[in-house]
Amino acid sequence: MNRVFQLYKDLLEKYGQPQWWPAESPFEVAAGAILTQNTNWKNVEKAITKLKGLGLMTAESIVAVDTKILETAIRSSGYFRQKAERLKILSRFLMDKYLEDGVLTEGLSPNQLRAGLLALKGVGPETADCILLYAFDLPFFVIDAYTRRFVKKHSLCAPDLKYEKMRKFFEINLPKDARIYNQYHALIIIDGKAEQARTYDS
DNA sequence: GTCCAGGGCCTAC
DNA sequence: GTAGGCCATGGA
Repeated sequence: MNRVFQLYKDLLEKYGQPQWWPAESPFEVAAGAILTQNTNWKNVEKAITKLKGLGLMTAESIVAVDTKILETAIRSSGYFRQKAERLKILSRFLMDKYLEDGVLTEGLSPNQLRAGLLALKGVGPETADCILLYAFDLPFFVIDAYTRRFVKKHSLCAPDLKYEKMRKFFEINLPKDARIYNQYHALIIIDGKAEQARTYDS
């Protein structure tokens, strides 16, 4: 067994089944993926709570709501003007192509869906893969700041590898299984946060 | 007061 | 294709 897969099993043994992305719906995952861009998750949670309080955790409501109101609701997540626009763009995309009665559906092939997401203003590779993996349950490995730190810590590959190359690195070393990608990435975050906590203590 | 967090866009070379 | 500036809040 290769080291990448072995590390996954080690983390699973150490932390158990992870529940990293606490979202009540696929749309909430998609919205969270935008809101968390270069931002602490704590600040995102506040924004999500406000959105829910205003009944704005659906694509339809976000498309319909006044931009100023949306901006105010998500202010705590930072970059609120950009993110309000990005939420509207993403919501419109999902509504037009992937939502039936508020539930995500799969029309196109996974790669076509990924290309569609990447074509949206405000959706880069990481945001796209978060949505694909955590909202659509499709096997795309997510590369983020935590993943790169993890790679560096364990000397798995060059930590500054380009996004697509690092994604492929993980995918060729793992069974093509969304459940495994999902859990692995979640465990990487959990392990990374545990590391941070230890640093603060010392 | 400074630094940074679960990125991505735009512009200039 | 890539380096640098920009977007903005809240917590340490």
